[in-house]
Amino acid sequence: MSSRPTIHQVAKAAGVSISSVSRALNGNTSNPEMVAKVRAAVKQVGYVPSAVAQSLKTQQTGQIAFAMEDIGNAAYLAMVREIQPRLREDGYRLLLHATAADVQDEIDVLESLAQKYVDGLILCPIRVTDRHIEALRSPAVPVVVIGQLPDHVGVDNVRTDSRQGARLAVEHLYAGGARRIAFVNGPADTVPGHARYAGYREGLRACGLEVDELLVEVGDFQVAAGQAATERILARTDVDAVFGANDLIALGAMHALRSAGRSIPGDVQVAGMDDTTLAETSFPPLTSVSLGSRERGGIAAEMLLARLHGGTEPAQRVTVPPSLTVRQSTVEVSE
Amino acid sequence: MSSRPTIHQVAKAAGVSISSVSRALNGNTSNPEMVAKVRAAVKQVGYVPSAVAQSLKTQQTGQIAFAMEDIGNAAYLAMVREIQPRLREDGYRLLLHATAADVQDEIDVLESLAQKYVDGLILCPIRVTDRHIEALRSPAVPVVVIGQLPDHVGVDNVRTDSRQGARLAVEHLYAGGARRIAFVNGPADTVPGHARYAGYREGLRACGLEVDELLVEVGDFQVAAGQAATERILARTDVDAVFGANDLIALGAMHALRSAGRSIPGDVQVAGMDDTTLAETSFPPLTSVSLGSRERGGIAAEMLLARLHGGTEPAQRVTVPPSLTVRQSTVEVSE
DNA sequence: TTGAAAGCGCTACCAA
DNA sequence: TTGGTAGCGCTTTCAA
Repeated sequence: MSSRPTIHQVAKAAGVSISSVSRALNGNTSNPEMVAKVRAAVKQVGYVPSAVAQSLKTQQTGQIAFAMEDIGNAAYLAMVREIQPRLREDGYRLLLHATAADVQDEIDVLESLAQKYVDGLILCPIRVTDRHIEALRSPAVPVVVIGQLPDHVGVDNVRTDSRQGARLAVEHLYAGGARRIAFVNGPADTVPGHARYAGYREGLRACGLEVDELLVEVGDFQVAAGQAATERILARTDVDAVFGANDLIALGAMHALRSAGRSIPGDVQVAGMDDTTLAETSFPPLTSVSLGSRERGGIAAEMLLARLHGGTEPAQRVTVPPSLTVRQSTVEVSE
Repeated sequence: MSSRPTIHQVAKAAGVSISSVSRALNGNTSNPEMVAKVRAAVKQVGYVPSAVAQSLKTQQTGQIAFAMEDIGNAAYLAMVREIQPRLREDGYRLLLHATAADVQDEIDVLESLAQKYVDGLILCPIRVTDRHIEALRSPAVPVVVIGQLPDHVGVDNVRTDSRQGARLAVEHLYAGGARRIAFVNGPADTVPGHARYAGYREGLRACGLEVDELLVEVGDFQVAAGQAATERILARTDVDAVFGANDLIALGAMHALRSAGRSIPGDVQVAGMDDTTLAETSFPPLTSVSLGSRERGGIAAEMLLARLHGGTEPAQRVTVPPSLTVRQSTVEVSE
């Protein structure tokens, strides 16, 4: 692992100064002979510029960080797949931080920004605490937050409205003929759990239905919990639709219903949320509320890039509306 | 975005030299008063060391790159989820490269290593060409390759044996009573497609069965293709088991079988490959051959870390054997 | 133990 | 147009 050639060896090989080498390589010269000479020398000695030295001088790293809870989560995965190519187009490398839903980790990421190892950050906080807000007050580099942020925080922010999304799902199930619409939620003390439950109730109300607590169960956001919760509901009351707070839960509900001999959507309609690939590949394919993860990722990337390109307008706030992807697990009623 | 304080402001605030600040911060001093003074000054001016400047001086970036085709692929996802926390333990940040299965991109990644923006690389090549081998001859930083590598290439390498894995699946289906075992493959001209088909035939032979081309179909590695291919097979011949070349294909096969009114595993057993979360969450849960993606990721991380910690032994080569995860989509026979 | 100073490899200013 | 040179912010050697 011998040390790589530096700009000095190139200069010596070309018989010119290091300034000329730098200029030739960065296109800041108009002498084609010089360029040719330098290029030849570069090839000869096998020179590749040091990214670190360039960064120290230019104060730019060409790197952007994306911090989220867990890349295994389908929503974040969708974002990364959108963000990475977009950043790459502009010559940025992507750095991944998995915070494992640890608030301290998120704060650490925010504070480590002062080390200047990246030019910007896209952050998906699991929760927004006072410490987040404090750390976001004057970040060392531009930051874009994906998720809900209090209005007074002056940081670019792209969000969605899962409450509204849950309402969409309920209204769709109602339109398909359902009257006893069960809801299987994740933990109620999480931001998404809270919002989705609120949307569920709001949807019922909008359809003129009462909230019946017999129809509501809570687990975590996984398949097994969705299945178990649905079984509990089936054991105590009648149901003609199940709305799962995410696709995993809805998938579990389908398993429970199938085991109980109910046909989908004939006997019971099922809808989920997040519109992951799981929804496409399940049997039957699952109707799901899309929260626009891909789109939010793309928008966040654009916002950050705009800042890095010198954008100086006040903090932006974009909301991606939820939308319903209807598949065979529910009944579609044409108008 | 005012410029951050440097070590000089700390030195001035503490009334000492920058060398003393550096020493105090890096634990290279034995004067507790000095440490206290410096710490106070650091806090006072809000100093955070520049990662870039440190890198230039120490010739280490604290970053490691992971390059694969597409993070959306469940196998690579599993690897990242294993690699990232492990690297983090040792203080390394993870950089993600998605090459979109473009050979030129992979070569670019390899060559860009000379820019020294990372301390090491874990590479999952989609195919190994002469250009790869050339680029791997003397990489600027340590590299670990996940995948098949010719023996003469002196690079740390962790691999699996999907041929052997396919054979495992076939033998398991046979043991469960299957005699007409269909195989739905992905493209035969890919490395995995080729190996899995070879393993399928080998498994049949080991069980004393003939290869019947009526039982073999090809599509791509997706659910829809698996479903369509299975329908084609069902239309022309009898089947009592379907082995899908990956979990997506197997899932598609289950859809086709269910639509045709066949019970799983009563009428037809189904097995897949890769043992992704899809296999756990399908209905019924899918028996699948694990190619040890998580484990391979973990081993690759350990290998790289060993190099970075100064390991200088000759190139290692580790093979993770495939294993079968039996779930409800097949019949288990106890001995 | 402390401080001065020499770089790490590059870019960009300033003179020539 | 070219070359010398001053840093970018840090670590580490060398004297004091």
